[in-house]
Amino acid sequence: MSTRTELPKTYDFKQTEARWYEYWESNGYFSADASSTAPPFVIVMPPPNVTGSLHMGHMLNNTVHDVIVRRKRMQGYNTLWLPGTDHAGIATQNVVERMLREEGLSRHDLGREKFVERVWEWKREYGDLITRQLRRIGASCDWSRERFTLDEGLSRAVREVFVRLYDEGLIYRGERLINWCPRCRTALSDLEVEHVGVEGKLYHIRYPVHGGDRDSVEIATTRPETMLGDTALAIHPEDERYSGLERATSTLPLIGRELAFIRDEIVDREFGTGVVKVTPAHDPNDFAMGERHRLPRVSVIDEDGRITEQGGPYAGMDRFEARKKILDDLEEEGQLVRVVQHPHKVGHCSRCRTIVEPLLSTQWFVKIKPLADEAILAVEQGRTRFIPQNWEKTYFNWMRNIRDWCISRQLWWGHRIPAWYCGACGEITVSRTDPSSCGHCDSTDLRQDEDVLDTWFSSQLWPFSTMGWPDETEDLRAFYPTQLLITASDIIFFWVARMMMAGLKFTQDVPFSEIYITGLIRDAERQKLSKSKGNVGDPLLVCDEYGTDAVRFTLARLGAPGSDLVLTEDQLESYRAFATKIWNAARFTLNHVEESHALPTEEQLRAMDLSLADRWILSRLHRTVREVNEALDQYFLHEASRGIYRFFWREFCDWYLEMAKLHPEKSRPVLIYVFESALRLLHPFMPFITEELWQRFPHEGESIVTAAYPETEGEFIDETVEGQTALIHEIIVKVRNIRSEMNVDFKQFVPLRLAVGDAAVGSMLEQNADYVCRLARVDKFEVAQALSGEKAAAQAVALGVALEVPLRGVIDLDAERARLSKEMEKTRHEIDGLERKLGNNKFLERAPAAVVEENRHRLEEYRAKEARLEEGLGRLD
RNA sequence: GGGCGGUUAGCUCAGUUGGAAGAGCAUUCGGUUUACACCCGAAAGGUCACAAGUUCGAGCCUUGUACCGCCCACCA
Repeated sequence: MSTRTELPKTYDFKQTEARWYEYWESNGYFSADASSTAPPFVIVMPPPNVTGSLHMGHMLNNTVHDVIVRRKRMQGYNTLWLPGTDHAGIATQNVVERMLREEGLSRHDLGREKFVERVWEWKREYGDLITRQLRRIGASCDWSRERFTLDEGLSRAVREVFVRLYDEGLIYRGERLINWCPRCRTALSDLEVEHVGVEGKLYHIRYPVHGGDRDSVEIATTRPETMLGDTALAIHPEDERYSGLERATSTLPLIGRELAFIRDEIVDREFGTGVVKVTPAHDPNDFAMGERHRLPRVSVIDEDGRITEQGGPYAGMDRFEARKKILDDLEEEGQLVRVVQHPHKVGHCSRCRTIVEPLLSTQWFVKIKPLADEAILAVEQGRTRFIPQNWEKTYFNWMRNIRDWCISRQLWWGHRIPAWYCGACGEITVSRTDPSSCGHCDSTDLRQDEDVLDTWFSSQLWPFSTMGWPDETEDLRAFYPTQLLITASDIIFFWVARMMMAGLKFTQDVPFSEIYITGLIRDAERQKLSKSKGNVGDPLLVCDEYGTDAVRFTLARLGAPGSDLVLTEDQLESYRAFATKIWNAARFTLNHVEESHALPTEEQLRAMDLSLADRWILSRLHRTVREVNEALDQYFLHEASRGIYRFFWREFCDWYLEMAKLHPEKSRPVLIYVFESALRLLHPFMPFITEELWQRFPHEGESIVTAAYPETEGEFIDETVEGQTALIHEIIVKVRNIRSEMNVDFKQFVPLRLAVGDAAVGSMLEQNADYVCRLARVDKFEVAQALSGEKAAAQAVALGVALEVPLRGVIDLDAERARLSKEMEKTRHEIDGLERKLGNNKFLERAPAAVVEENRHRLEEYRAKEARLEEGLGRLD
């Protein structure tokens, strides 16, 4: 009979974590089988940017994924977690351009083709950093199905979608006022503009008036440089202050352009002077007014953020330089009336933080309303459900006020727009494959659109493009639609909403039935993590310090749905300690297990003559299994992990192992069974240590990854056993309490006499006296009928048991008296409250009988306690 | 300007059908007791932001107030 290999004294998580992932992956445990008959459980990973390295937000998100996915896999679902990365147009292009700049080159020096090849090289070299990091944290994805948004298949899906939407008139090309980043030199969607509060100034400028009741009007603007493009002045239709300007005109200072006065509802009479300069080519409001009043649009700022030829003397200047100069010139001409502080919000490029310029530009757009309507309906009908539910309000609010989506980007890295312009007839040909001739006039003089698509245009197709759509592949049939999407709230609009629209449009189905929105990680100062704040940190360094399992457990423990979470070292330390605790408990347990010992079945356990402690821990285990499963069914990872922690440490280690030490050999089957079950229960949260230990326990199967997740019908749950054990624990705690309060030396054994009213309880206690003797260091255990008169501290214990521990050692009588008096005060306060409650007829009439009964019972207990305290106090005199 | 969330023990946070206020860390006291000092045992610590309301009963439901955070929005 060989003994099992002894565990090292301390848990070396680095060694353990390095070992198992490759074993799992190479054995194909994470691969889904499209031909399986088991019910599918499918999640697609939100594809991280190829430029990215793992940050704590990813780690949270992927931990939540992995806990849910691993459990489903263990429950026997045909589980697919599909991973991949996003080409991240602007971000990636920026990275490679920065590298080129260090070589003294720009992308234009290389030319489009060579530049794109350079980006691919970069991607091949560095792009899989994040996928390696995901393996490090244990993410159990199916790498055989890994995808990249620029893969051949996904690119085909992008073209298919573009062509279909174009053919239906849902994609169009037109000149609109768009958000332009002068640094990235590309158009941006509304979502890619971040409005940041700035301490700006409001400049009041005098414009001369001709043919009215006054010589001039005063306008207020935060952007004086745009005045170069003014084509009108606007006043609210009912603003009587300016009724004398009906036929008047104005002259634009510095430039001399004649401006008409227009009347428009959009003008706020309360703001500034009530007169607004109108610059249709550089302001969204003014653009709208320009449309209504057929005003000319004069573009005075170009794609580099410089003043155009239209800007007269300021042509060629940078927009902010021009602002200064214009203010100087106005000042000189005496037209700058005053300047006031004006905090307001300014749009910045979310990629590079440059101030965005609204420009008139010809771009491609998606006519989004018809798609949004379907997506709204689907959530209203509950076909897709948000968790927590209140996120649907955010979704609805955005969807219901949605505006057309500018999808063209002036970049080189991305899906090139499949549109060709004919040199002969000027018409546009949009095509799935590169056309050889114009679709309108057969000319071969074709030039493809230079622009690429917004990155999100391809990621919106992710749930089905990754599975081979538009082909009807085996994977698509087996795994689409998916069950669950897990992501943070910051990409609900960018990604989630658009996947809903695309899924409904192209697959006639919602892409996922549930959307779980995780909280955001914040630092100790409660700030959101962001690169610009420099507080992101590398989670892998944290994993190196505390162990991946501990970090995962911490994230699961803190991440209640809907609440943001703050990671602290304290938390990480405590869950690292949890891993160590498990390791040590295993060391103890395995000391009693030999190679030949088998994992007992539940039938075998039921047939055994088990001790109270054994039956108790089986009951607690099964109760925990039930709680954990109920919690995980609702994605309450915080409750599930708390339950496991409580069970393993507070119940299994603190109580059961100590009780089992009385007869470890006899308890062995239960020890093995409970430990092995607990490992499986914990595995989704702490995959590495659980595999390491599970392999050393008697077990069935190759890996804990594919072992069954614990389930229970509750057959081992035993209220009586739990009640009896609770009483024994309570007695032990009370004796320890008395020993501690009275400074009884730890090594010293004490006699204990219990006064028990109920004979059955008395005999139960006598049968289980060993537990009390061992754990409370009692040498003489006696169950008596009444309290003796000798001088002793009497303590109240629930269930009508009183106990006496004769005093030994030195007692501080005053301290003891103070303690008992305080206890007495609290007790009397409780009694008062309960008496008042039970004296209230309305309470007796309207509260459920069980509640009334419970309160009566409690009152009796408190009265008994009061009597004992009184007696105890009396003895101290 | 709208919307959402938060305010519970010194700190970070749980608390789902309204029915005796919880955890981890920190604190105090005592301990090496045949797995563990990343440990064991015992204890202390709360007008659940404030106000009003509904209810026999409110941390939980309603309304309002204050402060904090996030998101959206065309007040120049």
